[in-house]
Formats: sequence, structure tokens, C-alpha cells
Amino acid sequence: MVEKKDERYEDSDLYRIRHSAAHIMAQAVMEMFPGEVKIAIGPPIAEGFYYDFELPRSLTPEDLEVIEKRMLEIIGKDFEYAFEVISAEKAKEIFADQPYKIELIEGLEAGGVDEYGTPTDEAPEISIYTQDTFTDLCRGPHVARTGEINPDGLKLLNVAGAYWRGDENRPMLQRIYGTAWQSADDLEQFLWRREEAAKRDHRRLGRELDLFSTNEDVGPGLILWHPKGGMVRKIAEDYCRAEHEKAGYEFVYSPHIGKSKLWETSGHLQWFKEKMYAPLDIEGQEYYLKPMNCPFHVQIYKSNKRSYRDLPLRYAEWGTVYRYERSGVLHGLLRVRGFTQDDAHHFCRPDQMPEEIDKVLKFTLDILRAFGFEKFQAYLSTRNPEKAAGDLDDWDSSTKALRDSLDRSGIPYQIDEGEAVFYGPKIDIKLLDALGREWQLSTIQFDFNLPESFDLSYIGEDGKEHRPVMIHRALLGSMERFMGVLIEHYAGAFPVWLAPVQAVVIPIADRHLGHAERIAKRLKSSGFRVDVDARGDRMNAKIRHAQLQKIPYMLVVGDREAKTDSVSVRQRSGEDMGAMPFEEFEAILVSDVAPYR
RNA sequence: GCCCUCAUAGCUCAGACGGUAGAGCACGUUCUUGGUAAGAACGGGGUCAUGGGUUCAAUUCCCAUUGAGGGCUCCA
Repeated sequence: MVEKKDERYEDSDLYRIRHSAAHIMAQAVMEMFPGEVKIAIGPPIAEGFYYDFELPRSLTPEDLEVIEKRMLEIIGKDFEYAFEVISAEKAKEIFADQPYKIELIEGLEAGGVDEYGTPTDEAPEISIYTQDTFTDLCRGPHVARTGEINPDGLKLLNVAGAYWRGDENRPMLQRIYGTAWQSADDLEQFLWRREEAAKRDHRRLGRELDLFSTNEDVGPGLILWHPKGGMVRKIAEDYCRAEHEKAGYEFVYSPHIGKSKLWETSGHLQWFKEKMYAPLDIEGQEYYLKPMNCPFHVQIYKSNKRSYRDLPLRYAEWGTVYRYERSGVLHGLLRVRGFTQDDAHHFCRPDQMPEEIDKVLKFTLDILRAFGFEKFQAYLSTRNPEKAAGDLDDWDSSTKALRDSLDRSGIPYQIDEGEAVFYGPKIDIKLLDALGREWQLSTIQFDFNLPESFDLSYIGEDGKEHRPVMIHRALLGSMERFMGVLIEHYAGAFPVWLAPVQAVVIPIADRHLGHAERIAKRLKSSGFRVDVDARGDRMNAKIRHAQLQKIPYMLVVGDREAKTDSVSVRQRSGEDMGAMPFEEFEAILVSDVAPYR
């Protein structure tokens, strides 16, 4: 990002340039299909702009070249942007043959929402911008003249389908994405970042590093973990389990299916059914594949009378759940149909709640930091009146409890109005990766619905039954998504503690194989993951192979090393650390992984 | 699910007016025994995603299905 820090994007020159570029694109498209184009909206977005059109035919990449060429001509003519405030009647006249614009104008007239559907306080005035032959309904702002757009900073990117107003019941439009920058350099940097992101794509790295795959016969959205990916995941899980144990969690296991009665009681069949798979018939009883683990944990809680002295109870499970996702939304490891949550449920007394939320928030951030993530943004999701179980007081008090805890934690947060799940408000934590991209993993959810519907209780100091409160949380979220994020964050070059192979021993000639095997054996017996590259290739090829596999250390051994029981160490950064005694290298490995043992 | 695009060897991709296919990498064998990012030769490997249709003939054209990619929407 190159915007100035304290300036809002909406106020920046870049925003005007992109907004204006969108208009110029619309003009070019309208000229391409005279009288046949219905224009929708075309705003600037984070790194560019788009415009949605209804067109007589599908656009091709060649069309984009033509449109881009025409845009450069329009820019070259240096047309002025004329701004005018007009009445709704006049606007309807101007856009008489543009049904989408008419709908927008009617929306503006009614007030309350702006042209992009965002709620506004006062009824906005209606304005138009005109450049050359093209007039668009628009509140601006724009650059003063088309010539202010740098033609070398402009590029059209791709075409995609998009529903009018994002509503799948409305017409499907064609959206052209483009980007515009102040300089050719900025554009180049942007394209470089895109390329870098493509290189880090976890689907590509998953194949190249032999971490995981999917398979047509297995089914879409279902992941097969290969030994290398499985190792990374195991290390991550082992580390987390140990931390959970230290933090007072107990481990439980639950089955993958449960009878329909369970899901009726829990409310899932009422609130979550569209994400659940069709039931299985077992001896005339209906069973459902689990979309969540909570009802099982609740039953474990219920298996005994609980005393106030027992609380809080924290049940953790790496539980694999299955949820129906529409085929078009599946994406690598990030959006799948079967995934394993690092799930846990806390049962506590109401008075323990604030402290419990504080603890789990801190625990979450500690774990994420351990994996190398430093920047976070939290979101507090509040009640959705359409989709909410339980009574309003509970929602209010629990939302307040979450907000108070966020305030105490000091991490920045936003409110997501109406985004809560059916059983309670929640905090979602998103993290920023090495490329500054935002990912949602962690979720901490208040749940007062299940204690109620399963009639949970504990015996208080007063000898009477009381209702416990429940927190439902996943820290890494799903292991699948987390691994996807981790792969992209590190571009596949996992830190030593997570690397599936931490070092590879490379014998220079066959006669050094014995020494290589001995080195590997000693490191393995100290608990390190070490391979010997015994293939018939030359040393150079083996080093190249290890580099491409992003193995942290390459240990070259030849005559000199065999004689002195040493290894020559090359790091995957390319740095040659030279020869060192075996013990010295082992100490390096030990210190690399020390914080995680 | 919807719109658009795509599917040829394990991977990345060529290919032909419709006449059953090729490269590089990977894999195997042999030669080479090397000092920090690819040594060489030879070899095995494809029902051209699946099912229909058109045709003398389909991997190629058409339809459907499955899967993948870019979006919309949604979320862990």
C-alpha cells in the first residue's frame, strides 16, 4: 500500500483516479456495444476498481485489450469531468433506458441508502458526472480531467460474473476488474505482489511440497493429507495440545454421527440445517453427520452431577465436522466440506465468565503468536434478529461481557452488527499474514442456548441447581484452513520447528554415505526430522532439490567432514555456514526448536 | 447453486483440416563419484476426465455429467 497513513482511502487521489477510471471503462464498453449496454455500478475497491454491466454477449480477454486501448485514448483526450446536482425527475429522464440506474435513483429518492446500498443518515442529493459522451449517476469524487490518470498505471485485470446487488435472485452481470495507480512503478509493484501471492498459493505449494491433495473420486472439498503435510499438522497439533493441557483443558473425543434427537434438542436442525448433510438411516433411526462438536461435549457435561467446585470445566477436542458448502465456494484448504476444528467448550458459573473470556482471549493470541503471526484485528458479532435463539437479556449481557473483555485486552476491534451465530454473540479474530492479507481463523462464541436447551445445571454453594454458561471456541479454527494460511504466510518455508524435514544430509560421493547415515541417525535419536539424500544425483542437484523443497538445513558431508565428524551447513536462505563439528550443528537445531518443546 | 473459463503422461504444458499424440520435469536402469541451485545415455509411462450424439472415422465438433480455476454469496 502506498497511501498516506493518516488519509482515508476515500479522500485520496488514488481513490479519485480509480473511480474516474471506472467511468472511462464504462464509456469504452458502451461504445463497444452501442445502445445495448445496461450499466450497473462501478466503484473503486481496495486495489483498483470494477464496473458491472449487462451485455449482449460474454466478454473475452481480447475484449479487455480493446477496452483498455480505448480507455487510453479517452485519457489522452483529457476530457473534463463535469459535476452537476440534479433532481430525481431529471435523473430518471437522463437514465430512462438504464433500469439499474433507475432503481438506484429510486433508492436515493426514498433515502436511507446510497448508490452502493450502504445506509446513510440523510436522503442524499442526486448528482451526475460527465466526461466526453458518458454521463453516470455518481456522488464522486473524481479527478478534474481524464488526463490526470496516468495511462502507464492503468490495467484491466479480468472479467467475472457478479449478481446485481450481490443477490443471487437478481440478474447476473459481467464485472470487469481493473486497477489504476499513480505511476508505472506502483502498478508494477502491485502486479509483483499479485504474482508473489500466486507463488505462495497453498494449492500450488501443497502439490510442489507434497503436503496434501484432493481427488476427484474422493470428492470436492475433502482433503487428503500426505506424509509431509501430515507431519506439519501433527507438529502444530501436538504443540497446541500441550499448551491446552497447561492452560487447564481436558481432552475428550466424540463420534462423527449422532441421532436426530440430539440435533433437534441442540437447535441445529432448526438453525443450521442447510449446512448439514442428509441423514443416515440406521435401523430405522435417523443419524446426522456432525456439523459441530458442541452437543457431544454438552452430553459429557451432563453425564455427571456437577458442583460449583468443578467449574470451570474446559473440554477440548480436535473434532472433524462436515458442513455442506455450495460447490462454487470451495477453495483449496480455505473452504472445504470436511474439516477438523481445534474445538473446546468452557462451562462456568456466570460470575466466572469475565475472567474466563479474558483468559481465552489471551490464550488465543499467545498461540497465534507462537505460529509467527503478529498482527490481529478482532470483530464482535452481535445478534441477528432473523436468526437467534434465546432471550434478549442474555444476548445483551453476553455481548457486553465480550465487549468488556475486548476493551481490557487492548486489541483493536470492530462491531459486526447482526453477524452472530444463532446461539450467541461472538468474537472473531482475524490475522494479517506476511503479505498483509487478512484471514479469519479464531472464533470465541458465547453460548447460552445449549445450557438452556439441554437443561444443564450445577449445584451451587446454596445446594440448589443453577444454570452454567458456556463458551464455545476454536483457536486455529479449522486445521485445514490454518494450514492453508500457514503455508501462504511462510510461502512453504516453514520455521524449523514446523518443517516436515528439518535437515537433509547430502553425501558428496557414495563412499560418504556411511558418515551421512550416522549423522542422520544421531540427529533422529535426538528427535529431529532428518533425511539422507542417497540418490545417484550429483551434490549440486541434491542441493537444488533441497532448496526447492524449502528444507531449512542442508548438511554436506565429504572426505573432510567424515574425517573430523563434522558437517558443512548450508541454510535454505543460500547462506553457507561452513563446516562445523556435529555437536555444534545439533546445538543450533536444539536452540531453533527450544521454545516449542 | 449461479455466470464465465478450463480438463492431453505423476507434474507443467505443446498438438492436429476430424484419420487414436509430443516436450520438459519427475520415475527406472546404466555410466559418472562430484565441494554448495540441474552430469550423461537409455528406458517405462496416455481408453487425450466420464457418458451420450454427429460422422466412414471423435482425443479434436455438439450435448450432458464430473472435477478444477476466476467471481457473486457465505463462512472455520
